[in-house]
Amino acid sequence: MAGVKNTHGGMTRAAVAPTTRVRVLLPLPLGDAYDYRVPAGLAVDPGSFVVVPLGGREVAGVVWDGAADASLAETRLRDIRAVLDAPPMTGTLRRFVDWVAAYTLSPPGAVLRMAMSTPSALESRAPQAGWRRAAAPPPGARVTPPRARVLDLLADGTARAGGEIVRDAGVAPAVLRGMADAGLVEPALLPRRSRFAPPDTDRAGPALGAEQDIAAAALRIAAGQRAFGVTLLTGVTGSGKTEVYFEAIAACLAQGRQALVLLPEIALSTQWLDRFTARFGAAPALWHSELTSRTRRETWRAVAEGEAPVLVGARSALFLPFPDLGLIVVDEEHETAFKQEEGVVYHARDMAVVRARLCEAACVLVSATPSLESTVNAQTGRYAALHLPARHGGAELPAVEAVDLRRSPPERGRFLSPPLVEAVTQTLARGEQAMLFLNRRGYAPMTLCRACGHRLRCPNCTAWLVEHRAARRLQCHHCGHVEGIPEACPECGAAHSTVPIGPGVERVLEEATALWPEARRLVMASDTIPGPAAAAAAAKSIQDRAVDLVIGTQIVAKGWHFPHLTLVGVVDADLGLAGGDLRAAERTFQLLHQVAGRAGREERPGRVLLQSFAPEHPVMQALVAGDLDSFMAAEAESRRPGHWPPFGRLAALIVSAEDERAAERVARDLGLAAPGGDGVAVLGPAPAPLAILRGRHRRRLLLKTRRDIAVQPLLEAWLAKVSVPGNVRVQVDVDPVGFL
DNA sequence: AGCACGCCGACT
DNA sequence: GTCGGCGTGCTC
Repeated sequence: MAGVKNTHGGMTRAAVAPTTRVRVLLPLPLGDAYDYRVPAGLAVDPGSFVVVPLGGREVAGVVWDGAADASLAETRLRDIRAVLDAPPMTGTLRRFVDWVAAYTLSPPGAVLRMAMSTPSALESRAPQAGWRRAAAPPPGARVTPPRARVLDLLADGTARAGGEIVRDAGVAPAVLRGMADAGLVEPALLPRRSRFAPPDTDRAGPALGAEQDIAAAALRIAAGQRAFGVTLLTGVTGSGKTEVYFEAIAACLAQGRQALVLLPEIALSTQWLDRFTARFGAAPALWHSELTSRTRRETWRAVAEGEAPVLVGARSALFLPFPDLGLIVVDEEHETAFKQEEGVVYHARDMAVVRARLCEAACVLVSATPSLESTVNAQTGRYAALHLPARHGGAELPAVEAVDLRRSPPERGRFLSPPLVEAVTQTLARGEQAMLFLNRRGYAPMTLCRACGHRLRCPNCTAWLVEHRAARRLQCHHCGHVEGIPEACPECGAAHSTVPIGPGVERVLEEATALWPEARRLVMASDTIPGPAAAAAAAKSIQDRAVDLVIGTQIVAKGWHFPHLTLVGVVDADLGLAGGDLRAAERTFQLLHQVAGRAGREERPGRVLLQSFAPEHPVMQALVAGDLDSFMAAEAESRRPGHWPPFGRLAALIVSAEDERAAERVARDLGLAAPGGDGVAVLGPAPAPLAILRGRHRRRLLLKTRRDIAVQPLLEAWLAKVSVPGNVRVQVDVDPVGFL
């Protein structure tokens, strides 16, 4: 083609085809995809994983959809270096990345980073070499007895690793070598064995009751029809929700599609895994932050190649490269652990619904205490609803009573009231197990100087330092700051003047030790149960009745099955209700209901005592009456008139800076530029509840709109009006759940 | 996210 | 005189 003569004389340029340029999205917060030239001889499609130069380094990215930017000068383009040998990212995952980016107002590259969390998984896997029986063995090759054993082993024609052959046939390595030289065996690549055994869907699961059967049949249909739909599955603790949605998984697998189960705290879910294995005869693939890099790489790759039929994971599993996802289950869908608060701020439950829609999959949201959002969606018919009314196996729901701390106060300096002490004593005397729940780690949440009234504060946050007496130190639960317990007040210098104010689980343990010295006690808190192994060991010791009294923070609430536990005492039922949080009542109800559900799971009835200074509060009343429906209805009615979620939309802006004045200035500018109009309101700026966090001063603004108004365009226009200096950060949180 | 460039303190 | 702190800014 080069050197074609032109009638106008001279040489023209070669008749080049217009440069192939493509967009490549990189897993970096760059704002948008960059354009690259596709060199001759390289074939790429949208979804291809490629290596491209960026500045002075090479980065792996994904060929993205959409037209390249024609206005960008040709000279600025650089060549794609290589195409990686990994299954291309599917169109649905690419659309999901774009969708999440647009919804959360994050750069698409920041979202892509979550979908490329394991870069090493993109490297091509060098297939392992091994040996197989030669297709055409030379006639006359000697077959000695050891050689015969090797040939026997390879009789089925598949290749095996050399080491394995030597071991299983019981021959010396030299035998195999000799057979290779003689042409009896030939080198071959090993078939890749999947790490994940296929679940056996035909295996009989535990017998379900009539109601479970009906719900299971409905879910089997939903998960077996290759169409998007959301089902909210509700039912009290112990009503068999897990076994029911296992049937949805079976139906999904029968279609040859993959299933994803999201759990709020995968590290603490050993009991869940046992149930799964009991139903399907195989363990699912796991995904959480504590995987080793090798397991991570293998799991990511297995998912991408469709070799992991079922994966259970934390919220980040939502961004795994399933080629054909047919079902997403979000268990404990009301849990706030599904909300990611850092980096890309998203709610895994809501994004699960989106991903399911994009891949035409079924989505099942599961909870004993569903969020108001999901409840309303079920009532309006956006979601199908399935309810399991009874405890499976005939166990009764626990009887819940409130203890009015104004009428029955604990002794001075104590935290357990006489009725609760009496109930624990009786329970232990019957040889049954009791649990004391207090959602507060450490010994005391605050330390005060008796001499001058000084309170020990975190130097980096607006928070008290929490005494951890066992560890002999003071800790900030927000930034990790740790210091020793001072001998003298740091303010007035008075010696031995500090006193602990209020209880934490350690202090409840101290009281319990004095009250029930004979009882075998176990404290369960995130600092005493550091990982899955410790959680499994704790659960086992409770199940095996090696423990009489469990004292724990919210980790005891999480889905455990403790068959011999009959009494739950909630030390401070009012704890979550303080503060102006929109969802304080809902969350307190959910947590306490879940804790209460630990009691009386088998033949003996359970009893729950709630210590409260406000037993008349609707949350306590609803727990005592066991009336979730009216409580949720009342919650809904309290939010509807003000257009609070789920009847309106919220977005929060958190302005933070080390320099308080800089944060204040940006917050004020944002307040002045606030959008307005019909159905749009901006609250703030105000100091965030944690006004200083990790040494940064924080201001908060809240955008509230009617439900039919999209907040993203408003936010974009708003943020564009205000210039933000480099030392100030403005974090956008669409649909905030916490109010920190 | 990296990695550059760029402007002010304590050292061979 | 340099080595080096990490503050802005760019990467197709």
